[in-house]
Amino acid sequence: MKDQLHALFSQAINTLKSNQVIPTDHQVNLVFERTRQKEHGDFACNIAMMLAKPARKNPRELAALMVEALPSDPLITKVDIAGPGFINVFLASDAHTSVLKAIFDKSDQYGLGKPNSKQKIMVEFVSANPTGPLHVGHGRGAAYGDALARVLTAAGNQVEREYYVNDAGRQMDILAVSVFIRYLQAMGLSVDLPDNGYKGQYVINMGASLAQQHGNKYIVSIDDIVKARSNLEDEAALDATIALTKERLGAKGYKLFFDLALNSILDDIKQDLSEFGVDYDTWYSERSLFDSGKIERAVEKLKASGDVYEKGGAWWFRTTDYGDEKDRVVVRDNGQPTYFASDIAYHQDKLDRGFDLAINVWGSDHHGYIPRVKAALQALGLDQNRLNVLLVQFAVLYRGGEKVGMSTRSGEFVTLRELREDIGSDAARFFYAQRKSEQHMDFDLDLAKAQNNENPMYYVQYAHARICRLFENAVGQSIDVTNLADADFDQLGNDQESTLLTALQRFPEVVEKAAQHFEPHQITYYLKDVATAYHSYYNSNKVLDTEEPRRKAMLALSAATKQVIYNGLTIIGVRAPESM
RNA sequence: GCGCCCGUAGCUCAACUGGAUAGAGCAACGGCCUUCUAAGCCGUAGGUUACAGGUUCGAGUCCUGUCGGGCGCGCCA
Repeated sequence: MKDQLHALFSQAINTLKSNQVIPTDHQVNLVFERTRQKEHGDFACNIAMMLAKPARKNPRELAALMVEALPSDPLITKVDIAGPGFINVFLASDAHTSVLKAIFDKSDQYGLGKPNSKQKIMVEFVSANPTGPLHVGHGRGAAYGDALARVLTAAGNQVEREYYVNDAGRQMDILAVSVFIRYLQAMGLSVDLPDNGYKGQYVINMGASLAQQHGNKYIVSIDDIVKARSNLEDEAALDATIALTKERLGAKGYKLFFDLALNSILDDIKQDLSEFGVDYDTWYSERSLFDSGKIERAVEKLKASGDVYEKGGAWWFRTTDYGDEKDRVVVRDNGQPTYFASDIAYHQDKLDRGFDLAINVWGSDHHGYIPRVKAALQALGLDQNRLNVLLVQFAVLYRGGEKVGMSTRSGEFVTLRELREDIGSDAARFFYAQRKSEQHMDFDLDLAKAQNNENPMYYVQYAHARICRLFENAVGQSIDVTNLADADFDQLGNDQESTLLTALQRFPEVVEKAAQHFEPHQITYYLKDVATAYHSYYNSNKVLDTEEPRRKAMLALSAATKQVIYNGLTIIGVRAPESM
């Protein structure tokens, strides 16, 4: 539709250029917008205002010349000049009803771009440390990341989802030691869990199951640390405890605790996300970057190019050369690579895998990290624009009007699983998907749990279910509901019908725009618009009581609406129920 | 102190990415169920878009400053 308008207006502009009204070398960027009000027609074009200056004419005068030069076309019934110089285009009714044919032709492909016709994109999201169950904060990243992946796919991109598993860091060691201490406790020993260990119930459970499985096989003393701890700083005590545990248990014994902790939590996370409707193509292990030597090679390469230098026994990356605030350590003075070193190798590997674009969905607390990762890509000779980091702001949780603390180590948090069990995956996904990523979000748990009316998802789903019931009733009354695509669409045209038709017509544009700006929330708002248009229509038009042939056209419009709601909800990852 | 994000109706959020009279839901008020699902519809009320300047035909949107909130500023991950 916009393409056709574009072609017609381009002709007009060329005419004006050849008449010397507009400078011939001037670049013209034609934009058509849907109007907000019916009196302004279907589309508005602001081109006359844009060209007013180069053409040295006032906008309304220029608009008049433009309209004059516009070739006539059956698509357009009327063209108005309004306001400061908008050109308002009124479309023929065929132009409205033609959308129905498109919907029947393409059904579940309507609104979607040609598959794999655009970029190859990776979306990496959630990637929470496997040190505990996912909480509702991760839920936002999961819902946003997955909806984004779906929107990008819908727009015609080839998309892969990835979860980066931080299975190599200190946090994992802290977890393993926490499990070990819970194991000792389960065996009846009196050992205290350090204050900064992992305190969740799931750690106790793991310790207990290990005790049951292996008995006293792994009981070793770490009392010396416990006794000495009062002399150490908290974090230092923890590191000492880790070191001693490794030493006393031996590599094999330690690995048992480590792997059990890692695998059981990772399995839990996978299942949790899968039940949330989020399925990944790859689970990328940080440890594999060590094992494959990719980290070492990346660091060597940076040393060779002079981007990494030695100072105070550690190796520093000259990120300041690429706009970062200060240089960053990649290899510590004890020879251990930092998390940043893994991340350099990881992002290099990502781009080496041939993605046109890698999108990272990160929590906003990681924003300071972006410059150094981009610096690394540049230093490695990669185009930093191939990496796009999208920040998701924290959801601040409220319960009973009070803020709820969120700390994985302390074990005080609301899990994603609890939320899903309270309100269901669909409602949770829709609720999260409504917000754009950088918008701060207050999450009232009482409201979320009590949420019936409050969640607009029900409103959208209800429209879908209503249409399903309408068709059941039609069949029950032996009304012919076949070959709706052949209905006489000229039978449609009252206010509610044209509002609805316009809404249905917008769908492809909305999908495209949502993908372009990484804004899946646009789909949810669009769906609410469609649902509103349909509910309103439904209330004042009794479909089944209407005489043929109009009734068939009304059924066609209803079926088309149902299809669009289904397609839209699928993009958000929410089911479209047949009944409610 | 420096950096990033945010500030829109009583509350939670939109606003086609610079367009025309800033819109929804919830909460409030008034109507609509013997007729296809009332988880719905129709209507009323609610705004100096934090504040002050600037850019231009045109600003909630861009720039500068101020105020307020969130988050960062480790040889943690």
